[in-house]
Amino acid sequence: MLGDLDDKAVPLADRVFDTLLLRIYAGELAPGAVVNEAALAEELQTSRGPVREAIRRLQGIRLVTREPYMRSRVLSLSAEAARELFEMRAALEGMACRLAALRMTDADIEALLVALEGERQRVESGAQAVDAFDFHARLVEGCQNTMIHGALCGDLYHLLRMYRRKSGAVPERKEVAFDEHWQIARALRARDGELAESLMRAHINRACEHLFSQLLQD
Amino acid sequence: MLGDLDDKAVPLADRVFDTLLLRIYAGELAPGAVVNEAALAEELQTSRGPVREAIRRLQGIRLVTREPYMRSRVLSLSAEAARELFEMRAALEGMACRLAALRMTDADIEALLVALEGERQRVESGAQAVDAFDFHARLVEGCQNTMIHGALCGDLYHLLRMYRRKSGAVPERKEVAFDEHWQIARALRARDGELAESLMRAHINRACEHLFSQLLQD
DNA sequence: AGAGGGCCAACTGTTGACAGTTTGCTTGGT
DNA sequence: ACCAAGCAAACTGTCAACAGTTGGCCCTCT
Repeated sequence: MLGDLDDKAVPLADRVFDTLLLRIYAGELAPGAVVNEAALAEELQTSRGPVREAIRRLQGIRLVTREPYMRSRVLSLSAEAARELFEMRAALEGMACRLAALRMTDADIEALLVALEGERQRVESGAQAVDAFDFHARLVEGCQNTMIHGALCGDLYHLLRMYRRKSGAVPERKEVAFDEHWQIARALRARDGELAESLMRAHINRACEHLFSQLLQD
Repeated sequence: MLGDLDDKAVPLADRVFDTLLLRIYAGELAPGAVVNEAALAEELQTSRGPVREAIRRLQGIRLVTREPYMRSRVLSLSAEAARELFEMRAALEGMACRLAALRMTDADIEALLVALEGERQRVESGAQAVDAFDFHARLVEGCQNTMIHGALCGDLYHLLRMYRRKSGAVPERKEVAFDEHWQIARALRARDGELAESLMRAHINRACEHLFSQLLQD
């Protein structure tokens, strides 16, 4: 636990933060569960200081709720919050897409297309997902806006991941998603920011609806 | 200092956080200035714990930069960061506008129009700005997305405010801004989310350009 | 038996001391 | 005079004990 190697110059608080993040992802700290400073400190063999700091950072990214003197709890997921999350993601990733169409270099766009083609072959050959290639991440980097990048790959990503976990794997959407990615990439190559943005929004909306159909099955 | 009333059940860390925020706004903690835990603790007559926590929260909202074991500094403002900030704001507030056009009640929209009319009369009669009425805040609430609301009225608002301070007051844009607000309100009444979004984006872009023209004058 | 109030345990907030790291200054060499 | 290595002061990270608050349990009263 807690990344056993005794790396120095890496504050304990940071390692505790990573540990708790992983536990939330893994479901060990399930949504709604109370987060107890003292208990975690003893379990991770550290004092309450670093644990407290890690919890506060989790509260900062909205993965944990807090009120003074009250027990903190892991965020419990609701359909309403999911709707809000996807709306915000559509806004930011749509804009990122629009900007990327203006700012990515020709070489970057070509590389993206090549990677997409490789992905297609992998999907068709039935090999399982290789998440090393992440279309969305590449695109968000291409927009050259570190603020939007930070929001999408930081806070929003963590939240999204909790919902993904709740709804389980979503393999059957792979081919559909691929087509949509391909359309977006073509809009990028055409330098059509307007089109790229609306395609990305539609893509995210469909992903949202798909997630909801999964959630409502329980 | 530090909100002298001895309110109980209000953690010291929270009060220190507010104090530091005010000092950053007031320019006492200028951009680029180092933030010293021990010095602040002594000055605010508390221990380093709460000060440390407050600084970490400021780091969470990107108002203070940090690296382990290195001195924290108040964010220094750059034109590049301003561009990113306005791009992100355009994305979120544009989306908020689109959603508000769909979700605000007729009564809310009417109230907004009435408030705008009052604002117009105040502007025409030469009275100084009464910020009690904030068009943008009302609109963002109208979108009924607490996540977008939180981002715009939280993190982004704090950052924006630092730039406003740097460029000083911007009185001469008041009338222009009013016209643009009026156009947006009409799009809301027509329930035209598409139009409302693009008008809001244009509005924000103009505000951004105006800010840049001020910044480049130094 | 049910409702209300007061006590106790558990937890969060705060503190001051101690340990590890960085940074700027000093000192010696070239 | 300039540069580099090393030293010391200042600062950040960590810890364990103490103080204040909340929530649940039990007891009492109706």
